[in-house]
Amino acid sequence: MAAGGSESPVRLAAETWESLFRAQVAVMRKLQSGRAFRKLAVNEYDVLFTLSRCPSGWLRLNELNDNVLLSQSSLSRLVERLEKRGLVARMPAPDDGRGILLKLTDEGRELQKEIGREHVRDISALVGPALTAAEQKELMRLTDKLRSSLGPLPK
Amino acid sequence: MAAGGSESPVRLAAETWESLFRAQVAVMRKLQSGRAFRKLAVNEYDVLFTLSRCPSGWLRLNELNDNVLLSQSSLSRLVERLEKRGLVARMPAPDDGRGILLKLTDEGRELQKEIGREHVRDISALVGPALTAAEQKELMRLTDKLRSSLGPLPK
DNA sequence: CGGCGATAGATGCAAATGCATCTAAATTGG
DNA sequence: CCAATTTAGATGCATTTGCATCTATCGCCG
Repeated sequence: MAAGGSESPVRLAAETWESLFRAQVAVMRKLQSGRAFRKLAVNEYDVLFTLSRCPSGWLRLNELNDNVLLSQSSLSRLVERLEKRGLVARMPAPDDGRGILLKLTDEGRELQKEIGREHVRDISALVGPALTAAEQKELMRLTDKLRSSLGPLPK
Repeated sequence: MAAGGSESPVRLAAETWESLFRAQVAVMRKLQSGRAFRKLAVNEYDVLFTLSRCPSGWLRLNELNDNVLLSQSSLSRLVERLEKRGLVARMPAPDDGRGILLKLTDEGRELQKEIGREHVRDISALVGPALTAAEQKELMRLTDKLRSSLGPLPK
């Protein structure tokens, strides 16, 4: 019940989130304006990136949706656009008649790598000078921990 | 050139950002689906929130734009909507004929508080169990440091 | 098996967003 | 002091997004 200096847990959590959120906004601002994203929007690149990390090469649409801050319908149409541009290919899921599997085309993989290289350079130029290697590792640890503690995503 | 275990600074920065970004997406997903944002979109609330923190009560539109991940034109229209709903009031900047000053109306302040209370509860329920108080403080320190190291925002 | 709620995705439609551009006011440079 | 450039914000228009809904398939339970 001490007055000075002590902060309520609720307030601490809120301020922590606020800080995380603003940092994300500020970094994203810079990244978006970089030349890496002249050919593709960030969300579109993110889909290609996620697909490029997928071990099997194929990924379900709904799993993809967990990574992206987009509604299901928006992702559906985003993927439609990517397919129209020849960057991804779709295939009905063999074991589930409702599902759709996605993978990169060769062209999609090429573009992902091209943008990715530049993107990584931009990130490094922003984050590298801001935090020491130890701080970056700690930040990664904390954000990983936060994310993994959240449980399954809503809906 | 050692192979095992050592990671390049570039890669570390990229993975750190990736982790921060995904955590933000995951938390934001949960928050968006909460009942706090039935009356107002997150970006709209964010504007009310920022205005509520503003010491003078008045804030320039372009300053507001730095906080939000929105283009200038989108923010312009977002504010237009908020004004139409009676949540904010506009006034030409006295010292700069181009500028617009914004402040909350009483109704806007009321709504911000109402949503804010719920929002803070949601945040606390997500972040509180995930990280210790010390970890939250460290996360806040690191994200603050990151943001403040970025320099002025583009455009 | 057969019906029934749940889940995956697609689609119509209204709303929000971004890009390019425009206007007006401030700043700069001669 | 005036012309040229820059900056703040608004607006036309095409694209993107989300909500609600629809269809089809899956999984469950009688």
